Amino acid sequence: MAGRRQSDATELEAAQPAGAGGFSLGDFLPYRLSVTTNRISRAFAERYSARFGLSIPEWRVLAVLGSFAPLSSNEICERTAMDKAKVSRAVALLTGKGLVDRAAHPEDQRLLRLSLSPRGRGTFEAVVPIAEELEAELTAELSAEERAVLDRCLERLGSAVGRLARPDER
Amino acid sequence: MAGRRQSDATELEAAQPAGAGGFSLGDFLPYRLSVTTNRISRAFAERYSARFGLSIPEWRVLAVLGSFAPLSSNEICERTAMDKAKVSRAVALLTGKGLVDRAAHPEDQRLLRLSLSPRGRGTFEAVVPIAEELEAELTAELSAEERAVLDRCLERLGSAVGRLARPDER
DNA sequence: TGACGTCCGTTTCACTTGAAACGATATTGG
DNA sequence: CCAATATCGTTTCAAGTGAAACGGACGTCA
Repeated sequence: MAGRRQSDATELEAAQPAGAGGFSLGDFLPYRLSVTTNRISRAFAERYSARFGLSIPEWRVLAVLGSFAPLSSNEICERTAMDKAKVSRAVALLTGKGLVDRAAHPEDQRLLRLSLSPRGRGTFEAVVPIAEELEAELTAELSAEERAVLDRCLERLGSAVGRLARPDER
Repeated sequence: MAGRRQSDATELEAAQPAGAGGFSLGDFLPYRLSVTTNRISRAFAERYSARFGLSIPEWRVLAVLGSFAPLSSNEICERTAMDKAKVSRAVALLTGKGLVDRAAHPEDQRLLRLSLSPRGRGTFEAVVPIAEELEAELTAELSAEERAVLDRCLERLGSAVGRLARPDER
């Protein structure tokens, strides 16, 4: 697919006149990232959502609690990059299913003290290998060096976009 | 922010017990892609949405029509990786704003023949430099080789996830 | 102490989303 | 030719989303 622009001007494809130069949505990095990422998220969700009854936000909360419990809702927001409303709803669902325990912080009644229940830990430990297998399949055709470059690129893209949002950052 | 895991085990951070091994959501590729991509999409939308009154789906339709008009709704679906309902709504908004012309296909009345109006082309050509500037800023700290590796990785990730969805692909 | 401002998590509200139902057109097969 | 099926784009519907309003808990400062 793809195909460089203006190379094969078939019947239906009217080549762009000018002005817009050679812009091609298919080569535009934000677009490529978005399409690939959404397809990956859907593919991963297919593997665990039906089997474990988890949405993507629920899995993310489960994942951070699996590694860093106990956490408050706010700490989950920071670690998952989800907004607080989303976290609140995911936590409510998970506690309703008995996968997450919630208690009040002993020293600050505003804070929740969230952690995995035994069943929640069991679910977490069941999903982790699925996640790792998916990642392995996705990156099977990437060399170790390519994978390292990819990680570095993502990190730099992340810091670059952070700078765009807050131009007066240090 | 960020901060490597387990390096600064401050008061609150209880290290994970075991079982789940060293799984860390922050290192999980689908998660990293998702967070970075969403931040980039939002940053880009900030630059054109207020100024031109375009949502992300509208911009995408405009972009493919800018390069490949005339297209049917279905062809826009394929080129933008959006589902047909989303495309339908974006097209309706764009025609309502006078940025897109719609006509019936002369040989198949089911198909639309969508193209940019003169105003639509003007908007497209005004947004393209913004898109290119954003991409340049994002990739400013990436070497040409890193950018090439990134593109290759995205392509391979895309084909890998396609294989996951349809394991009997060729 | 008490009034004010802040922080935390929940809830409300308007909007967006994708799946499915739908009407309209085109194609296929009897 | 007509019936059955498929395709295209729209609309409906239930679920999910972020922004903002909200109430409760905490900190501050007079």
